Amino acid sequence: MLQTALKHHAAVKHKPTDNQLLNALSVEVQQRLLPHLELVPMPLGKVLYESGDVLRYEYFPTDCIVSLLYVMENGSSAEISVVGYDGLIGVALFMGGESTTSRALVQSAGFAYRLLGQRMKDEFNRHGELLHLMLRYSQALITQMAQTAVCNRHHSIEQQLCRWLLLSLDRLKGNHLVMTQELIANMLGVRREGVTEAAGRLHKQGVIDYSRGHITVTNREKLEALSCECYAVVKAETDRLLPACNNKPAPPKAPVTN
Amino acid sequence: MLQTALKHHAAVKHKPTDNQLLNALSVEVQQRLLPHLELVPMPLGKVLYESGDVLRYEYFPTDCIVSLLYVMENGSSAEISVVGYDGLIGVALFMGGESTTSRALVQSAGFAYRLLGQRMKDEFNRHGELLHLMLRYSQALITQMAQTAVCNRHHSIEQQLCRWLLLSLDRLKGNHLVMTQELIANMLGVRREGVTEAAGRLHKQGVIDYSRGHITVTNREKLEALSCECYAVVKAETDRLLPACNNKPAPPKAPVTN
DNA sequence: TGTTTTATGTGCGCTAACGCACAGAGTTAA
DNA sequence: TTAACTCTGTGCGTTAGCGCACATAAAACA
Repeated sequence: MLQTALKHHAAVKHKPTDNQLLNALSVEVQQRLLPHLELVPMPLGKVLYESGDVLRYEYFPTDCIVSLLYVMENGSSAEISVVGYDGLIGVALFMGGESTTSRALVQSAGFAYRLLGQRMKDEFNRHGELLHLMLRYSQALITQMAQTAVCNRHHSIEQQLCRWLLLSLDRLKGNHLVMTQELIANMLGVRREGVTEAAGRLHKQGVIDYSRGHITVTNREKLEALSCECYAVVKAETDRLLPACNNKPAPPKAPVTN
Repeated sequence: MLQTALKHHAAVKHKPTDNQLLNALSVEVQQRLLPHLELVPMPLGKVLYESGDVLRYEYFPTDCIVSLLYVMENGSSAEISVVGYDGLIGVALFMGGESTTSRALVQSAGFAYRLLGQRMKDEFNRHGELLHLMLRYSQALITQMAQTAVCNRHHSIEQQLCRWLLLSLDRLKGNHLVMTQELIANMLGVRREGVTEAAGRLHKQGVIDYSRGHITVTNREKLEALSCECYAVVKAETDRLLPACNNKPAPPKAPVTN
């Protein structure tokens, strides 16, 4: 009852076009969506979804703010981005990933319209296989970016170097890399000397060999152990989103190509 | 001639399906794309595009690595993500943004297949308005994430607090915010005391007033001046990608809804 | 061959941010 | 009015990373 009263009260001052995305749609599409949009309160601290949850709704804020943040294994966190009336929460739904590695938390109370994800997907599902594959890849890329942000905030140069080596090696299918410490420093956004020191420590521990622009990983297991969680998170999410790329003929459960 | 020899040599050992995304497509779609895929060398250090460039091609690496990195005004940089045979360079093209705020740099030499962007867009352009709007929004969100990563690496707590306040206020259409320093610290991934000190300094400079969970911006201009470039970058890119959201009837040049 | 260039190693002082501890000050509830 | 709780202010020792300067070593070149 309170709920209903609330909604009624809110309804008089909220309308879907308060959200910029809904407002940007043609009247035709707006009309099609309108019956499926439901105004819901967004109280401070509400968690729209946790890392790994399968999303059910798209949320279009009218006057609330929602933070996307990544929560680390030790509990500390970092905001990855912030969404208000300018956007929506739940890109993973139409991207095809169904879930993300982040948490969505209401940071400033207000209202939002929500739309059943299936409705949004119906709009998209007529479309091509290429599109859906590209969207899933984009989500994997987004995950990598988000994790980079987290890593920059919380982890040591040595940990980041480990992550970086692993990500690079995965893309070279080997254990050898042609790359100077100077360039790595540029990539990580740190001092060259910092990379030198970290590389020296890794060498002492028997994890890598290197000399003038060449790096060889001699103990990959240990490298993974010394890396922060960021590598594993990105790897797992990428594998989840794009699993069938090596054995395409029999794509597993997740409908990658559709 | 050298070029041709190179291609010939490469052609015998490279095939489009060396790229995971191309490999994941159905044979039917692969056949359709095949005539338009061109194998090109990717020498170390080659810049595929600079921040702001209009992209012309999608690149599908077979055995090279490409870094996406953001270059700051002072010239220092941070890698945002890394792409190899697992992905493609140029999501901004099919996302609809045409350009990004990052630079794409070949970090490990090799080859890639490229595809004229228009070809990819043709595949998508039959599809709906809703789709295209969502894709553009996703690109704006990606920009925000990328900038968060850069900001975490290079800027002081005070600068980040300024950025954060501005991003939040833009979504509240006001100059007042209900938020404790503790929560802000969680968002930024820093100590609460760090936020206290930064807020104190901002107050001394007459930029903000605050008390127990309330913050009011008294001098927005100065706040913007004290913020790092990250706020302006995100704002400009968001405005570019989603410009017509307020005055929809006459959408400007950039075809937001199409 | 010797000379230049480029990559790596190391030391040193400096600073921003951290972790911790605790003191006020405002707010809520008994 | 007290008491409990929450938010903010402040101090202090520690540390990771920075900026700079310079030494050494390997590769490229003339």
